[in-house]
Amino acid sequence: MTDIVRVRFAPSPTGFLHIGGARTALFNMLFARQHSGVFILRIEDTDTTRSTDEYIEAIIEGMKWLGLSWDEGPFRQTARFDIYRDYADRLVREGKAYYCYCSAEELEARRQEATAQGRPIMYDGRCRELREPVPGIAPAVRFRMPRDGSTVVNDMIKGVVEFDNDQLDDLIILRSDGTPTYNLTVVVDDVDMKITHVIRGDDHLNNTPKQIQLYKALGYEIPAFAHLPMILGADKARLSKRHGATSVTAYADMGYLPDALINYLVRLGWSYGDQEVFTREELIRYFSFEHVGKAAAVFNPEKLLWLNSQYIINSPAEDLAALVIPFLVRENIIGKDEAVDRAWLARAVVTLQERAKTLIELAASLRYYFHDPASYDEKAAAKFLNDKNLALLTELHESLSGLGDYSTAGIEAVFTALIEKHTIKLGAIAQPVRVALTGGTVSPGIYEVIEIIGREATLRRLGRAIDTIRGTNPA
RNA sequence: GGUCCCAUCGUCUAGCGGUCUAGGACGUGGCCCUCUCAAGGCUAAAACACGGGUUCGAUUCCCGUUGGGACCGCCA
Repeated sequence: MTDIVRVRFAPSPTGFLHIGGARTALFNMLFARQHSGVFILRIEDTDTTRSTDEYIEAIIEGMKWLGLSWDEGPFRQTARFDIYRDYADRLVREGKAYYCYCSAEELEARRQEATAQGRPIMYDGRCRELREPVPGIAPAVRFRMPRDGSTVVNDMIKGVVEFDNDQLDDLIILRSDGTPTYNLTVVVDDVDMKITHVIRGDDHLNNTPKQIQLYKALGYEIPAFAHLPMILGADKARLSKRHGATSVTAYADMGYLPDALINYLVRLGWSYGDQEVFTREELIRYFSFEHVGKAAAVFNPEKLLWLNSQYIINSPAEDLAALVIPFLVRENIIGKDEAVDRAWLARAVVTLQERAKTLIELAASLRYYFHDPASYDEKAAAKFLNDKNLALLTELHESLSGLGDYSTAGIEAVFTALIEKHTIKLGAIAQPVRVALTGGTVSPGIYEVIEIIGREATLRRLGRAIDTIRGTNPA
C-alpha cells in the first residue's frame, strides 16, 4: 500500500496544452500504468492573474483527445489556499520562514543592479533577521534556506546532482496578499497527494534543491525525481509559438491522429532499440527511465507527419471514415448535417489512405468521389482530353454502360479488352479517363475510382469529357 | 554574471571498453515496381565537437576546452 506509485501532471492553465506538456503527461501516465499506479491531474492555478477557466478546459480537452486518462482530479490549487497558508504559518512559527517587507519594486531594482554589475542575482536576505514588523506594509513570507552544506538531488534521469546551499535563494512562499507561490504549493500538494515520483521537465531541475529543503523543513519524505529533457525548436531554442504549431489541439485541427502524436512524442527522448512504431500497450510495457535520454530533442514536424501517414495507413477504414467527416465539412465537400453512406465512404477511404498524410489531405482527396469535377486541370485537359482519345472514351462509355458486372474485376476486363483491341498501353486510356473522372492526373487505381464513383456518375462524367472534346474541336 | 544540465549523421536515436570499416528511423538522391500519384522494396550520401588523461584497447570511463540549453520572479 505504501509503495503504490502515485504520479501527477501539474500544468498551469496559462495557455493551451502544448507539445512539451503533453509529453510530460504521457511519461507520467505510462509510468503510472506500468506500475499499476495512480495518475493525478492537478491544475496549478495559483497565479490567479494569468490562469483562466478556458485554459483549464483546453488542457482537459487536449488530454482527452490524446487519450491521456487520469485517475484522480483535476484538483485545483485555488481550492486549497487555506492548506498552503497553514503550512506557511507553521514554517514561520518554527522560525523556518520569515516575513519580508521588501517591495516588489525594490526587489526588481536590486535585481537590475545586480545584473548590471554582473553580481549573482539573489535575494540579499536583509529581512532575514528582522525582529520587529515594519508598520503599514503587508509582508510576503520567505523561506529561510540553509546557508551551509549542500543539497543532493538524486534524479532517475540525470543521476546525482549536487547544489551548494549558499546558492539557493530564500524564496517567497506566500505573497504579500496572502496567496501561496509555486514552490510551496508544489511541495505541499505532492506531500498531501502522496506523490511518489515527480516526473516533470528539466526546467525544474534548478528548483528541486529548494523544494527538497522545503520537504525537509516540513519533515516529509522526499519523493523520487525524474527530470525530462526539453523539447527544442529547429533553432535549438526551447519550443515556443514562434516555431509554429505547438498546441495539441492545433495538431488535432491539422488532421493528425492522437496515436501518431503520442508515438512521436514518446520517441522524443525515449527509445526502445530500433523500434519506431508502438502500440499503447507496448509503450506501457516497454517504458523505462533508463532509456530516456539526457539531451534536449529538436521537434521534427516531418517525422511526425510520416508517423501520421503510417497510422493512417494502418487504421481501419471505418474509423478513418468517421474521423474524416468533420474535415469533409470543413472542405465544403459535404454539408454540415449531410448524411453520408459510411460503408461507401469507408470503401473510398481504403483507396486513399496510403496516399494521405493527414485527415485534411484525406478529406481533400475524397472530393471527386462526391462531386463531378468543377473544372479540368488545364495541362491535363490539353494533354488527355483531345481528339486522339475521343474514340477511346466513347468506346469505354459504351462498354461501361452495358457492363453486367460493375465491379473492379468487371471494369478491369473492359479495359483489358480495350487495350488489346487497340494494342495500346493501359496508361494511354487510364490517364484520359482519370482526367474525365477526377479533373486531374492523380488518383488511386482507375478501376477502383470507376467502381466507387458508380456507374451513373462515371457515365455522366465520361459523357461530359466527350462533349468537352467535341466542343473544343467542332468536327 | 552565478548555478545546473547536456553533447553520435541535417533531425530523432541505437551503442551501456574490444562485436563499430558506428546500426535504425525521418528527410534527401538513385534504382525497382507501376495506369498517374502514393505505398512498398533495394540502394547512396550523411555523425562519435575538440584536447588531454585512464586502459593492452576508447563512441563508450575521468578532467578540461568549446558549443548548446535551463534556472536565477510576490510566474509555474
